[in-house]
Amino acid sequence: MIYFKADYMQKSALFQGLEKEELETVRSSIVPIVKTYEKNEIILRQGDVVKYVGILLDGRVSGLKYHYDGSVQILKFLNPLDTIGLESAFSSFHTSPYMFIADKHCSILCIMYAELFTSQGGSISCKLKLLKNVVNILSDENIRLMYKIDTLSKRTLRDRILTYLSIIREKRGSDRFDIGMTQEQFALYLCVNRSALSSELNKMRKEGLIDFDKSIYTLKLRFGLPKE
Amino acid sequence: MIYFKADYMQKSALFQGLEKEELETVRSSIVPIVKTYEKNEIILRQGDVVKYVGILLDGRVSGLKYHYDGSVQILKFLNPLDTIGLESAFSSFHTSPYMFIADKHCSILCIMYAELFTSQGGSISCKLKLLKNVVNILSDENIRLMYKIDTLSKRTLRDRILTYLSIIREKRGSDRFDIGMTQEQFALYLCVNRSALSSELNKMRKEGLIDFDKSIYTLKLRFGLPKE
DNA sequence: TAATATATGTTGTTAAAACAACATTGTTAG
DNA sequence: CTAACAATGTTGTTTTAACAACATATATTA
Repeated sequence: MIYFKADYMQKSALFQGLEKEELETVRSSIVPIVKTYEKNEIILRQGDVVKYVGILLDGRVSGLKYHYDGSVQILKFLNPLDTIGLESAFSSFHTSPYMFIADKHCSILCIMYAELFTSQGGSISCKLKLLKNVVNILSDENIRLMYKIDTLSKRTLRDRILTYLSIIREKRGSDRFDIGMTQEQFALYLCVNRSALSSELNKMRKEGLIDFDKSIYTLKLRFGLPKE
Repeated sequence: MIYFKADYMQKSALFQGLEKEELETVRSSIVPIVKTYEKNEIILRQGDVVKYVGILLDGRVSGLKYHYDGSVQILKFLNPLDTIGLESAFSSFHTSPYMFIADKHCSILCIMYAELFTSQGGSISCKLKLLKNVVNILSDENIRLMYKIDTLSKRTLRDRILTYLSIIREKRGSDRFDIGMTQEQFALYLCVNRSALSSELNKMRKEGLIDFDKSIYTLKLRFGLPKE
């Protein structure tokens, strides 16, 4: 309860744009629960029925996908104020398409999503705002997924790397940025072999295309990707 | 105008659930335009600002993506009553992430999406219904994109093929289904070389894993994908 | 139905990444 | 500070798909 502070919640994509009074009404018609997770603890499993929308208050969460053959794919990272499981809550299956794992100690505010919209309480204009926020979150998610598809559609390792880094550069508006992943995680995200990634990155560094240190990368290419 | 028939429109994902009177109200507060396109005509270009939401009345549309190097990716096919450009209309950029091309002669009902929600007219409950429909459409789009990512995340051609076919089988609930693509289009979708796809498909047929004729495929594997 | 275009199949060669195995560096906790 | 672990770098071998070039089959239409 203590975590449901209006001024903080207003910063989350789910509640942004709501007036303090509206947030109060929402708060009074739901029963928010704060759950905490230790590092590496599983928050949601693939296929789990999702009845709660989560808002990450603190920590970091990875969204992973496990395949039949044991391979793993990294889909996204969540940071404070991001929502968890929204896309599942509104999908026709109501089940989680990926597994969520706590990267470090996390606290998550959980809201039964049914309460959000079926609750008589809140004004209808408040519901409208909430729904529009959901639409925006889903649109953003869509864009993120399309970026990933753009990356994976590239055949060569180098193209995948450059495509991914270009997208991040565009997002951040800077040639130097933190991708927030170790090489190992980066390899999972790109769906490539870890050691192959390492050697390609070093090759590209030698050629002066990029530079990197830990998870901080510098993209030196100026005008799009190289023509073949 | 003639195309805006309530009983037909109610079948579209955007308008489903609306009562006839509600649809009437919507219709009266918007100016729907029907545009027609010849085969191979461009409907939207990448980066175009999207002000209209389209509903495909007749024909078939491909959603493609062109890359800097000239390569093309197939993202989706649209069939009658599918919406066009909805995901762009609600994204923060309001621009189309892909190019839409008419696969054959098409007619499309275009609605300025601003009119849909800013129009004073319609009851607010009608707006709520519309927004919920948008949420559902975006959720479905999300799932489609995740399927594609699942497919592309596979390293080998065979795994990509099997992943894709398994997803379609699940969707259709049958081992035999029409994927609605030529091998050439299938290769674009899978982001692989056309002739490599052809030879892998034939290899798999010889091994009894699948069968296919034109765009109709039979998946003979029963229990998931083969363990390595 | 012949002629053309489009789609699919086949082969050999080349390029690229996976993979395994190990070396090196960096980080963390007792 | 050092042992243990985690992350990154490096090499050689094997697997796989791209690619080019051509053959065959299937549609389309004049």
